Amino acid sequence: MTDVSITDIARAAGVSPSTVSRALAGHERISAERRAEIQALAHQMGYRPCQVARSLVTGQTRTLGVVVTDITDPFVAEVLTGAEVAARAAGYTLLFASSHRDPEREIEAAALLAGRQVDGMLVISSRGDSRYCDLHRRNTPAGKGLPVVLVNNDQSGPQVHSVRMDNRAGARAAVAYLRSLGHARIAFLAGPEGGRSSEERLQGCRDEMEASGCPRESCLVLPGRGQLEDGAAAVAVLRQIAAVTRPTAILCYNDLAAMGLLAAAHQVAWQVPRDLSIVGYDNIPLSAFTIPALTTVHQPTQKLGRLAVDSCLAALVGTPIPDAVLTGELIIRDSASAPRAAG
Amino acid sequence: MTDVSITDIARAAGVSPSTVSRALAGHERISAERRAEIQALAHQMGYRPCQVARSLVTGQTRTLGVVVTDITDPFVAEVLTGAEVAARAAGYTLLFASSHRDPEREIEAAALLAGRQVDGMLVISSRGDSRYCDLHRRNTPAGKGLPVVLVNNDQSGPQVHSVRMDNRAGARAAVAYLRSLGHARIAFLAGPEGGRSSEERLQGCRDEMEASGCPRESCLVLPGRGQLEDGAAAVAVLRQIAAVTRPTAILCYNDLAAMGLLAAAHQVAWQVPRDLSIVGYDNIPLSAFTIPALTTVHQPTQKLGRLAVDSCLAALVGTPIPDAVLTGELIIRDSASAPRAAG
DNA sequence: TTGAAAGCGCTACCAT
DNA sequence: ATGGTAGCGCTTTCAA
Repeated sequence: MTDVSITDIARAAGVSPSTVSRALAGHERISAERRAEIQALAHQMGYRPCQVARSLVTGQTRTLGVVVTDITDPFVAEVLTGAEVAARAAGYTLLFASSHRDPEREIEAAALLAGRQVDGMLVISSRGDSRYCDLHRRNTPAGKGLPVVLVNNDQSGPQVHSVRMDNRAGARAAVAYLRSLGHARIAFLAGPEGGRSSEERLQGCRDEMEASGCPRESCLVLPGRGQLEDGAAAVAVLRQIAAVTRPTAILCYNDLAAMGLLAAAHQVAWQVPRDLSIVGYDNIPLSAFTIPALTTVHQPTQKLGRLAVDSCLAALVGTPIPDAVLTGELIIRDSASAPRAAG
Repeated sequence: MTDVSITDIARAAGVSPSTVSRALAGHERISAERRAEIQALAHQMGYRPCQVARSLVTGQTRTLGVVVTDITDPFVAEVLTGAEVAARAAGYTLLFASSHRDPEREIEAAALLAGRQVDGMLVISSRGDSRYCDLHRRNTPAGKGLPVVLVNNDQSGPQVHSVRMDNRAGARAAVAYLRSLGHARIAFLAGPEGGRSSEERLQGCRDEMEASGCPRESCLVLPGRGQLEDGAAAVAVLRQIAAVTRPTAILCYNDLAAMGLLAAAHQVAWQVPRDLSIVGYDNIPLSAFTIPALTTVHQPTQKLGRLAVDSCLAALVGTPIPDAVLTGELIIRDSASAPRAAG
């Protein structure tokens, strides 16, 4: 498999393969000179260890599986970026698979990666159900089961860890801001159904509505999937509502939906924020460049990815760390203002 | 490594491991009943082949390495999506690494993946130099060298294939359109230095300027890196130019830069397209949702990814296919119009 | 049609 | 400090 193997080096150096292995690993006690000599020789011969053979004997591939819903989603891409950096720093490589937003294919992808003997698995923005529990029972070096860490979907369980945001608090902060601006009728443009984060953000909306003296259910919920296209449908619904009862502000599931909404509002000549205040979620890089710039809830996405890897690696060595819950932060830009006519 | 091995099944079935291997592979001549019996047993015992062991003996991992400049770039994400689908369909999995836009780290990442015994390698939007030629010499099952395919950077060479766009034609089409609108002073907001595609697009600009009767060098080149932030710098430069000589239209290296430019123009109260016409490149999903919607050169991104995988796989089996060159298509939306005052 | 045996490249244990 | 040897799980000759 490799052009030059440990045996070749052994022959060339006149020592045994075991010695070469040790010299290269620096592992065992071996004379400094021998080690240097062998290492030099290996380098000179262009030796590259065969990870496959190594994995076979050590029982670990130093590979983490990562299944994403859709890498085209900026949020996902950012999380993956963070994960890649952390994994690489720890000597792990990422095996990548996408579910293309289909829960069935998500499970399928996870199973595929598990079959590839990954040492652990990350699922970014999981939509999947508890079937992950099957995965964790798979073999691992120490027979501990495959560690699985879910980002933004806490189906916690044995060997299934999670790293997530405090969605409820994030949404509350956004709504509190909108309330402080004077908005009384606030809508929530929802994310994918069954998604935990959308559910939690809606709860946060309602919590804050209630806390600020509005009926808990006064928050109009518009269906969506967290995509650019959601905006047009939302505006269509909104237009059917008489202006006096129409929401004056919308909290969107994510920045992508908010951007879609921005475009859709523009199409029907609604000025943002004058005619409609919009708040996004995620704070993707693009959100600072929309017109108007998006007020949004920042999520420490790269950190999320990093933490997911850390959590996975910790579980791997048998010292699992508690599930992390990060908090967001409202970034105030220009897409939300006081409603045109108070009320 | 796996909880149930081929030997376990053999024992349970009272046959030899070789028989089990054959039954499972369907490979050799084996009695239909035995095969069914063994397959059922394997399934029932929850057998999962150990890919690592298999790879060690077959000499192939059925894994493709993919190194990207930055997965956060929508163009890259789309190409990767296409590649993932194609790879998966062919029974390959993707090992992922990012260069984070650093040429040094790109080579490093490629070497890392090569060390992981990938069967082939894709580089999306390579910035790297000809050192890829070192990679191709690495071992492979048939000793043919590691097939490398570069997307959007044709450092062609032995075993280094490429799949790319006809950048020159794409840029020409954009400039021809701008010229037809009446623009005489057209600028090009460049992409990353050393990037082949930026270079080619600039050539296309100049070709078309010349072909349409303007001096070849009349195309003002603004520096950029293909990122959102490029816009602000470009506007700063533009503002220093007297209005009468200032370019009335800009072709951007990509949609991201165009979006940044849109925002920067808005900041200084330039109306697009009235005061400045902007044309993007890539036709990322977002480009249809900007305000105004971006006129841009469409690139069949997912197809690019698919082709890259096909090309890699073809090289793998020893029947390399010719490097693909796809053509783009101008998508006319609302960010470009006739210049305000003809001139 | 099936089994025995070798070996992929490496690590790790047991000698020395 | 170094060498011999076994074996990771699988595929693949070669025999029977």
